[in-house]
Amino acid sequence: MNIEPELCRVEDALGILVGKWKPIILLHLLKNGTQRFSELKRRMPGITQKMLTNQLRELENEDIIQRVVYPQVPPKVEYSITEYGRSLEPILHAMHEWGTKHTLHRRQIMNERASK
Amino acid sequence: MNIEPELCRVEDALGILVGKWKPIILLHLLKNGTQRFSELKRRMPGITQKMLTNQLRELENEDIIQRVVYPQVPPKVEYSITEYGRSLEPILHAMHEWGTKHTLHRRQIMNERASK
DNA sequence: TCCTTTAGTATCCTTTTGTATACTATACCA
DNA sequence: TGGTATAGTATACAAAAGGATACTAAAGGA
Repeated sequence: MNIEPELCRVEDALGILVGKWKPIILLHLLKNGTQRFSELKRRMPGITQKMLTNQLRELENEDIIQRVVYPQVPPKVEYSITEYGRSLEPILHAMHEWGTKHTLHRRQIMNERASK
Repeated sequence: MNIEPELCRVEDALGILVGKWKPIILLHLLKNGTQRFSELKRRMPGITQKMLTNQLRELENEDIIQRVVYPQVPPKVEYSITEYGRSLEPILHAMHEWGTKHTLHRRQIMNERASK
């Protein structure tokens, strides 16, 4: 097992998930299915329009989500996870599992550090 | 399943892995075991001393790796994965799996895009 | 006496990410 | 006639991440 190719593979996955709002966008779409731009925005207090557009575009460019525009006024645009995007679920799941198991451990480290 | 707590868990994991050199450092330590600073550096052409130190410190602060200093001159410092750090393996594995499976898919997208 | 080695720091600079704020088009409604 | 709603864009700015380069201590060897 040569580390360079392996690294590339790991970074491919990482590259897609990294971005301040990408994981949460993916979790929302995975959990709640197809959603409009404004729905996503409402569910993510704190995100600016620019960032939401921006992160959605990047995910779209990677073919992780799909963007469907309805030719209406006011505009309607729906976002959903693609099949390909859904294939990221095991990674998100592994991260979720890990985070859940290790929250305690992390809290301990921080406490030890604080009490010194 | 409430999305906010779940997100936090996912971001806990993500936070540890994100950094230009962290995944590769972890893979090297997982694969080759305990290593000195200079060995790591040699295996990662392109990294600067500053960045290597910096990324190692961050991993150490998260208790993912262990740093052992031998009081010698010239100095000797060894790095190794902690038990806790080893618990990240399933995540790295999931990312590796995904990357391996989907390299093809990604190549297709890029080709389609280029030929337009 | 000076060079080498190791594992760093210190300083400055560039690039990438993220934030804030204002602006747009256009159908519909009162 | 003027306000509302939606999904954006444009511009400017701030903060974080990363990179280049030079510097350090101190033992041992030529």
